[in-house]
Amino acid sequence: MAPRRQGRRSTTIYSVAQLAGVSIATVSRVLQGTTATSPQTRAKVLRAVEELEYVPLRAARSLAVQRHAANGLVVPDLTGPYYSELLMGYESAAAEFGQSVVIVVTRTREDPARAVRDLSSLVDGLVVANSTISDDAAGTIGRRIPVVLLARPEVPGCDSVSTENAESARKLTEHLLAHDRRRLLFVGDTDGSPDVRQRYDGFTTALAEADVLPAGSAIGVSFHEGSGAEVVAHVLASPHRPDALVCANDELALSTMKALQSAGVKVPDDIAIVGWDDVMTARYVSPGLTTVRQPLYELGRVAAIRLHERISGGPAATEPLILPTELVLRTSCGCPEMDDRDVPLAG
Amino acid sequence: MAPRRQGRRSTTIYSVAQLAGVSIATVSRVLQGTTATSPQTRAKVLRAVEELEYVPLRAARSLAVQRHAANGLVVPDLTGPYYSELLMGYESAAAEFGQSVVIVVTRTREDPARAVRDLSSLVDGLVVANSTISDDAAGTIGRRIPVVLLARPEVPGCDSVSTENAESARKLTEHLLAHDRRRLLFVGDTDGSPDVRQRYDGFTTALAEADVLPAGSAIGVSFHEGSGAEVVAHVLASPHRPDALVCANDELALSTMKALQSAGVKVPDDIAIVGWDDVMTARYVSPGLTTVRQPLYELGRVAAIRLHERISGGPAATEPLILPTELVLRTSCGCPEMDDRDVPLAG
DNA sequence: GGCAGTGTTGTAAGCGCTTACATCGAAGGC
DNA sequence: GCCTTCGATGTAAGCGCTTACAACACTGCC
Repeated sequence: MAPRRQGRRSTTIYSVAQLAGVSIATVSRVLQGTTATSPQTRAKVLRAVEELEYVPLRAARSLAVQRHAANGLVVPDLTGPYYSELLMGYESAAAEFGQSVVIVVTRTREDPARAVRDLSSLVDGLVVANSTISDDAAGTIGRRIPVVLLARPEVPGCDSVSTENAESARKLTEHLLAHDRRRLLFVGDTDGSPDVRQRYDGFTTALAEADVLPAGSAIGVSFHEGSGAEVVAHVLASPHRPDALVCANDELALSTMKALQSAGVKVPDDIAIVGWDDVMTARYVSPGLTTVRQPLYELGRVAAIRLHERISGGPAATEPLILPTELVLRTSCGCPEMDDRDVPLAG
Repeated sequence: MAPRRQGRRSTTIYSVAQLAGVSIATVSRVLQGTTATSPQTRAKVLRAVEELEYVPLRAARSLAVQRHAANGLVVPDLTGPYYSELLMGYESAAAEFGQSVVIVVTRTREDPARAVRDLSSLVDGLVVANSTISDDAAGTIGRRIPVVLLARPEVPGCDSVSTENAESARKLTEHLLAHDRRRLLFVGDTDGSPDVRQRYDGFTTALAEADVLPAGSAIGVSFHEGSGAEVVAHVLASPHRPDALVCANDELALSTMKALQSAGVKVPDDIAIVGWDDVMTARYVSPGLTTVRQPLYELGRVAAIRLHERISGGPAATEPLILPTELVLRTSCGCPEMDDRDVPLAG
């Protein structure tokens, strides 16, 4: 029996064993429930655990069993509902598997790749979202532990899950065409994120199929609120003013809509506007914002589940998992006022 | 030298040492930079680290140094901007201290106290928010590791940080009185959360000072969207219809406002409405929602900083730290249309 | 030339747990 | 009554790190 220095951490498995009058192995066994133990022993141990308020040190357990019961989620940001809902779904599923979740937000980091690398030795696997670290960095980590990519292009060796984009963009665009809009413009930075790129592709596909030319090249503004003014300046200066804007997300759509309205432009009469995400504000503004709802909570859950399968030794990625989205038609697209309608889209 | 079983985790400090032709102690030293090492040795080790893509196992380090370089954040929920902003602030500060953050969401747990207890052996300290676990549970954990309470009443042995509530509630109420409102009603569950309680107290204080009676007892609806209809039913059924509603948060205020408007009630002419949080929607609706902005990002940062001080051996709580809030006057209170104005409040 | 001082590296113990293996009674078969 | 079997428990090795301590080679000093 190794001698134990007293004093550092007060209660360890040794103190419990001593108080219960058994060996540490027995304590471990009743706590893990892996091996049968006699009821009397069990009772003694549990009483000691109770009395000492013992909770096993997870680092020690990790070291011994070579597993961490924790996994990581890497996101660029947490502003807006996108990632918070995702995180909630993720956390709920992880909790069901008894996994703790450690989160890293990359936008505020000076060296995201390093942060994720450090994280990787603390967890059994991790989910990395769009716009966080490079494919290379993700791939490197994917060689050591299971990695699930979220809403980003595939990398060999990593699983991936995402929501459907191109198809919903096509439907949305067709919907605007059905409202007799012919001068459509895409608003959003197509280089900034693969999501936006896919939406843009769906947009151009729909236009091409209808033999309509876009009302100009996509406006490459960034995602968030505050870009609206910029968009409006561009739109109003345009010689051939568009009659419909397809915005890469709701924040952008909403701020653009507000700026347009301030400039005296009527939405949707003069210009229709649509977005992505179905944020809370979308149903409170007037006109209500037509948008695409993504199952973010579900996406988080699915990512956690997929990751857990991999951690438990399941086979690597077969196909990327793509969740369906749904159109939410309100009035900013030109539809008449009525209760919210949801049009499910095939995934 | 202990014999090492090959094969589990491929690259450990042993493999690096072997490849570099030095002892593991030396590897550790160059990686930690704690002790001087000769430049040649240093170079050899770093080359080996590079080549093997070695990243030290944190569980092993934790065990050796008795620290985890991780801390926990316990929140009830992540819907709405409140906790996501908080989390961002928290994470950013924690990152600066080189701490990983592990998060647990209690609302979806069957046994929150247990989840937090398990967490407690994985981290150096934790921040626990309102409406998550009991004061008792928090206190128990606070005896083992540093605990910072967030937006909740003090518990002996724990630090606490929060935002100012009663004072802003008073100002907000006085503002409504200044608009000649005399039949004011508080909307929100005063038993559900200490925050709401404090707001209610500020509300009643202001009324008492002005010698005005509330237009009824507080309506105890829950926090989130969807309670609006309930509120409106109550309000319209009231014999003495209120002319101002002070809602416990913006979600509640917004859904109530929308429901009122659908019922043909004019806001703010017939009834003024105010809320708390300054969510995004508050500035997009019409009329714009008058509300109280809380420095959530900052609150998260402060919590992380306070926790870190405690972890690094700083002294325990002296006074709870209370961050100031500010009134954001828009038009739902009866103010005339104009640019957003912010009225700072003393903390 | 011997010796203290200095700077670098190795040795080995220990962090708190799990678990293969050994041990030990008691039970049961003959 | 002896030997096997089996269930419960103890023993000790090991998980991958850090770090006190020892060892060693120089350097420069008297």
